[in-house]
Amino acid sequence: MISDIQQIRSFNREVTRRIGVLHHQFLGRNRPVGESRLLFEIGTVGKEVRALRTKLGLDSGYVSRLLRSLEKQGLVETVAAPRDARARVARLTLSGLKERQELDRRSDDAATSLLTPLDKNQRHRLLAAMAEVERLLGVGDLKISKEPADSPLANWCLAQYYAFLEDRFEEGYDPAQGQRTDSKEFSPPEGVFLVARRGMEPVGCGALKSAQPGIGEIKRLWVAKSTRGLGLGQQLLSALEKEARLLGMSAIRLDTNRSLTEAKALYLKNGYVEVQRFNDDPYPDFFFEKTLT
Amino acid sequence: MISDIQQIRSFNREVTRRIGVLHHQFLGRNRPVGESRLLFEIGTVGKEVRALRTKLGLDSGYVSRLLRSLEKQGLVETVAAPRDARARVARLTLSGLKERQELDRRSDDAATSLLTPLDKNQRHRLLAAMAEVERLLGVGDLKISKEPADSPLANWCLAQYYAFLEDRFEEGYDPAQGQRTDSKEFSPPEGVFLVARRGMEPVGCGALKSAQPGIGEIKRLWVAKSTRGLGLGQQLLSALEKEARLLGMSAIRLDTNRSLTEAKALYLKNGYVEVQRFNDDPYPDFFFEKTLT
DNA sequence: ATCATTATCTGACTTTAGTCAGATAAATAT
DNA sequence: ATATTTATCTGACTAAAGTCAGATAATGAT
Repeated sequence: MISDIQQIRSFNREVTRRIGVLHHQFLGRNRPVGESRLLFEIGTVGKEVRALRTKLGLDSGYVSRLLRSLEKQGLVETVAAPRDARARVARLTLSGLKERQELDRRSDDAATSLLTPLDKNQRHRLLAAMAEVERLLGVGDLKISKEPADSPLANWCLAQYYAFLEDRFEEGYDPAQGQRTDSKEFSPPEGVFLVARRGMEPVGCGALKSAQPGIGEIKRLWVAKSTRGLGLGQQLLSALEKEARLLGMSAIRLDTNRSLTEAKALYLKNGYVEVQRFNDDPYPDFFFEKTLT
Repeated sequence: MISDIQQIRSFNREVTRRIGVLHHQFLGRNRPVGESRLLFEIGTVGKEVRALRTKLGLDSGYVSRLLRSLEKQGLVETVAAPRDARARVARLTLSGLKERQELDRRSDDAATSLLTPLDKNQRHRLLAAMAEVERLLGVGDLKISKEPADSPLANWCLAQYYAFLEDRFEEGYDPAQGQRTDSKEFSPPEGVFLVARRGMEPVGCGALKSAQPGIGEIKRLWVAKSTRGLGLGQQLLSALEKEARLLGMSAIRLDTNRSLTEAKALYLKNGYVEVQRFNDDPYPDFFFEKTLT
């Protein structure tokens, strides 16, 4: 029987080898990898040089030299950044865009070539397994942190949350119909707003407010589709309960819609018990409460 | 909805990036990658330089130089090959072995570090998904070819096949008890022996012999555990039927044990129909025949 | 106005990863 | 015995990838 560690090492070896070969075959035509990476990273609308540097993790001098080389090839032009004339923005020229498109096309071809030997069922299995590996490898850098409840990040998460509800609720969802909450209620010292990130990307959120003295209420618990099944909902819930304890709350209540079966299961698993309806919000069907110990 | 190609590209990007970082953190301490690869490939018992060259796909001069560098560091020594004084064998010295062990340990640590953020269930899912990806990516280089039925390769496959039967049959399996077949029967012009490989590694086999004039018999159909679920059994069966047609056979018969449910399903799916027992071999429970068109 | 900081660029350098054309010596074929 | 082939090595070369120490110019802080 192959051990867990052997399985991982074998995966690492085989998969990187295979993808490396693929990359070489399809992309490694004539341009050094550094230049191709840069061409890609600049994107269709251009990007500041400092952004390129941090994103690719390269030395400033090195990036500069790569840009000069791409400029000489007529693929890139750099102009001063609009607000800060020290910084520069690199943009693709017309032929740079064409070149990037070509790289993009080849990258697609490389991806396609992995599917061609497979039948329909096998393709489906491969894609599912790839998604699973990618998701699970991402668990390591899930981080939960407090954010100002009125920050662009928090608002972005809320927009995702509302879109999700709109999609999931049989009756649709209109934020204006729901119970209105001022972002101040989710701010210290009354409450808190947590955002979960994978790397830089926000993938979940949750908010705590004070419902009555000593009783907290959890709202806006959202987990991005790409991150479901990784226990992030549980992590957020635990983190919110911890915050509630720190705020001296002795109980937490929350409500949920009948369509959100995973959420209901999560609450039950965490010792929440069903109670009488405690608001007249039209969306929730179930009301829960838990005493914090 | 993320497209298939986007999913694959995202997988390629994320997984290679992540494994690359890991590799760098754990292994990329102070030695160039080329030297580490060589250190690894030499193995604990030493290896001929030409083998190193072909295995790693490197230029002869380059390998030579890498070996000199490792020699200077006291990690490797080269001696003339026992039978051919032109060739040389590279062997690890004591400190070379230690160094390799250290690399091995770090590689294990790197693998382990992927598992640590996961709970038991997630670990299981990650490992399963990795195995699935690895297997399915390997489908592309499955190759079936004729082999001499008495070659070491064929015998290796047969040994695997017998071990599999021993493991699978309720009553165990002893090759000496089964119907005896001379390897000549599986050789042209009477029959054929096919071996399936993934890359270099043999992962399946199947044999065809002449049972009666114009009637072929398929024996020794084996698919390695690591390759099951990829349709290799089907490929081997189709290839054997094709060979039978080329040999002018008008029908094929075969037998199988009740424990080999996948095999039975495969035969039924391919139009084989159950017939009367046609031998007194103690192992088979079912007997099939198919008319070739 | 002055000073420190930030963003980029340039020149000079290094290491890594190779390639290629012989040179050398042993083995094999004739 | 001689010629050819094979396996390795050495010297001379190149390209890619990156590092580091200033130089320069714009910005922000005091």
